[in-house]
Amino acid sequence: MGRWEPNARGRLARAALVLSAEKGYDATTVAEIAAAAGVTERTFYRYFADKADAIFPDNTGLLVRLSAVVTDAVDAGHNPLDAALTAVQELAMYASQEPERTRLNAQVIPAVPALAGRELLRQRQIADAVSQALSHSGVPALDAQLAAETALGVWRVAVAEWARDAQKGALTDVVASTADAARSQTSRVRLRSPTTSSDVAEARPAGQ
Amino acid sequence: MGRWEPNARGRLARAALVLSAEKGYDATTVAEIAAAAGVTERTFYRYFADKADAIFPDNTGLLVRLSAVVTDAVDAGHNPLDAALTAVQELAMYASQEPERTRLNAQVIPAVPALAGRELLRQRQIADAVSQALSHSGVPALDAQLAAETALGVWRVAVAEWARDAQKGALTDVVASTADAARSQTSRVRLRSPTTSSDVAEARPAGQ
DNA sequence: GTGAGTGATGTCAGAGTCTGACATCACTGA
DNA sequence: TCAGTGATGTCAGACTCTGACATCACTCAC
Repeated sequence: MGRWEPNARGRLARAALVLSAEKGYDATTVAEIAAAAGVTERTFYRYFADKADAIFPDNTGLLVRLSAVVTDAVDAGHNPLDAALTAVQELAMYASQEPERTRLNAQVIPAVPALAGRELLRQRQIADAVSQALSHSGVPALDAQLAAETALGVWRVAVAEWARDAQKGALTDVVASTADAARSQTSRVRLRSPTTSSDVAEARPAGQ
Repeated sequence: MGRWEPNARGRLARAALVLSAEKGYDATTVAEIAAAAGVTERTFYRYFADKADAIFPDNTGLLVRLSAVVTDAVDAGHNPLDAALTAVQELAMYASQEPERTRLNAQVIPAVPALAGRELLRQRQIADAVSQALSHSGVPALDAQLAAETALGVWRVAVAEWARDAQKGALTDVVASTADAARSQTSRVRLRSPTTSSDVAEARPAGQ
């Protein structure tokens, strides 16, 4: 064993989230978080750029993973929306690895504008990654953006529902059923395959 | 004339934006902004909740106006996307009333994550307002969301392009041509009217 | 006209965020 | 054994934001 307890970063992140859930993010000081983790305030800032940083999960590798999942889905013949939705399922699996943390995140973040804004920034990174992965797989840029935005909408709705109602079951299940609902609704207004109708004469093959 | 120069709020907002554009938002202190406006730091916080607040335009009335515009467009027979795009045009007209301010905003905000997050929060409010206006006009919820998100995407692209290239002309024109591009692209993948194709048998009438 | 509000601003103190500079000290490897 | 190394502590200070109280031109009864 070293000179200090290991995993100071993990203890700080956990303390930040638990204290923020208990008494509110704004009412929780960095000094308190540091004390709860058994370090000084200065050490907190060696692990996190700012207070908000301790609330958000580390995204290292996530975007790369999502891109890979989307690319695989397109290669497997899925249409853009379905491919984008596989990324959301992957996101759900990531979150499910730490359900308690995800639950606290969903409780703390929407209540604080500064954190909500940061979450939107994170979601935008995800949407951009998914959109670019689709584009690189041959999906036209606008279709790619639309699919990514739609998939992200599914994510927002699913997480909100899951966080609101503990009875809903696993996050991955809520995401799956939300995705199904989105698919069945968009299928009514979006083409799935080329037809002979003059209205859709320019439509491209779905798998392209 | 009163005891103090009138329009302290306006002077503060302008000083905040100009100084942030000159030397960077983070490097600009509230004390400097206040001094440039001829008031004290304390007075700054009587007009703005925080430093970032001075950078963003006042949205009072905007959301109401956008909702009205969207409702009118639907009543006039436009499809959901076109109706949502009228809101974006309205947004462009609002911004065009203060082109210099809009230009500085587009320069300062994306460069600072905290401001970018806040801008996304503002855009989400706009998207929600547009989406709800569409819903209240009879557009199915998911279609309404899709139209609102798409329209907002047009806004983001148009503003970025306008800010990047001063040659592009008026913001309203850039928005108009971007909207046209979006329309022509989405028309290829989205139904505009019912057909007899079995693929679209469930499609609802466009004006509903 | 005069005195009691009123409202925008100033002054002051202090908590909290974040950063730079330097000190400490268990551990590691030559 | 002794000079790094690296994670942490200590200290000072700039900056953000807030509460409490003071100031003072202006206004409105009386």
